[in-house]
Amino acid sequence: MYKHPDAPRLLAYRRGASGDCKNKMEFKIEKKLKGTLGRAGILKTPHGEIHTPAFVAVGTKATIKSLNPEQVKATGVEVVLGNTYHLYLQPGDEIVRDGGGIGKFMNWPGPTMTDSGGFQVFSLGAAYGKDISKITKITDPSLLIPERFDDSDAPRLAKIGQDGVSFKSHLDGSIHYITPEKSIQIQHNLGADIIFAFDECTSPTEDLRYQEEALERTHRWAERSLVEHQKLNSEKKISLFGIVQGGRDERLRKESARVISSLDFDGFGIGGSFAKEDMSTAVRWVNEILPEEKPRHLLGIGEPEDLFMGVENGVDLFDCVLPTRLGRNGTIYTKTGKIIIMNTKFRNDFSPIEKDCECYTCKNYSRAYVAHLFHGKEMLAGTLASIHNLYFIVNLVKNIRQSILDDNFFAFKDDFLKGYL
RNA sequence: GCGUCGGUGGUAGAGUGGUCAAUUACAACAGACUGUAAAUCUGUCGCCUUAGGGCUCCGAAGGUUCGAAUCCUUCCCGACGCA
Repeated sequence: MYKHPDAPRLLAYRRGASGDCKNKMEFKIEKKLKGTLGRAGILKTPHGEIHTPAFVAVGTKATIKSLNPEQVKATGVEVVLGNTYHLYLQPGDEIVRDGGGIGKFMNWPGPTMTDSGGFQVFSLGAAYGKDISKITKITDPSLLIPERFDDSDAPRLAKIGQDGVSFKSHLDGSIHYITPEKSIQIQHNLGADIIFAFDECTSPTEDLRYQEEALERTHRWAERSLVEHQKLNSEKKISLFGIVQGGRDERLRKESARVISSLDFDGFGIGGSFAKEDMSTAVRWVNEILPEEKPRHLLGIGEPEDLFMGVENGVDLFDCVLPTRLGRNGTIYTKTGKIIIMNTKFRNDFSPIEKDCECYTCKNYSRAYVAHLFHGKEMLAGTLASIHNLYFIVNLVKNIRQSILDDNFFAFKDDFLKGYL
């Protein structure tokens, strides 16, 4: 059984034990989805309400790529997520702070979040240069053998050190050491409404022993993140979410959920790189343990089928780069599945991307036109596709939310997924 | 009419006796993408194929050579120069 090395001290941070820990953020559950962990609610932040379940638009560098805030707003997005690592490197968190914080700086008046840089420990570290990402298709059984293949010499831009991570900037090669404290300091400078603890997102190819070691580290970092946050958060405007890890192992996942929920976080992130088939079980294990009254964010997930799965298993917030990345790369969501708009058949297809879609792109342009923009490498191509994709996903989550309120979730889910695949 | 240079796969453009079905780029075609090293990346790209190979090919036709996109001859076409 995993025993947290600092277990006695953690009591001090238990909810209630630390005195009047009044946060500006408030979470209210409006309705539960019977027989499941799912719920619909409202998350109040200093910059407005988020109706959950909600999809968070990813704006890593304080911009939703190719869209201005008015366009983002028009897709129905309520909250935007920036990134600690990227904004620290460029333009620098102090610039963002001096610019009035991430929201003001980027002219986004609504709620904001920042990720801690924990994902970059993974994407620039163990996953660097490999065919591993947030969702990994494990087809090669050798990747599943319970031995950590020693690739410590493999090139990577992030290396885990004693009490933090050294990053080699992908921009100029300079070395930066990020500790949990540093991540929180940066995030306080960035000034989002909701920030995340610094964690280590592990690769599913790591063996159990390593997962255990990494999990201990993530838990230590969680506590240090929380301590630093409480030190800096005198105005109590900023909410901190702790992150549950634990890979694909049930015991570790549950342990992590217990340890992280014992700390006085305002909400929780569920992190990790998954094999797709492991995701729903991992989410359920965790959300059965996390306190019901606090919001849960499934980090980096966002395909339609994943959203249904997440909601059903108690997730309140999702973020994902897919709508904008796929959009920029020419893949567009429709109710009958994704289409690659550059395919020959769309060159003379003058119908909208989706007939009954209310997004700006569908109301004004044809598939042929969008295809033309992509073939011509026009900037507007990525913009129009991103608008539609964001609208599609945000709207899907809104409809899922409404279906909970209407006691119609399962019918809606079956209906949608039947047409989608 | 004479002279010079040149004609290579959808396009541009390498290659100047064998390792060339022919570098490369673009176009085309298909695919991938899940807390953004991403307006990125991968594969295919003469024809046929039981994927081992087989066939045709570098303006055209002949020729030299064991072997030609590469050398020679003639012709056709283009650009420029001189008439």
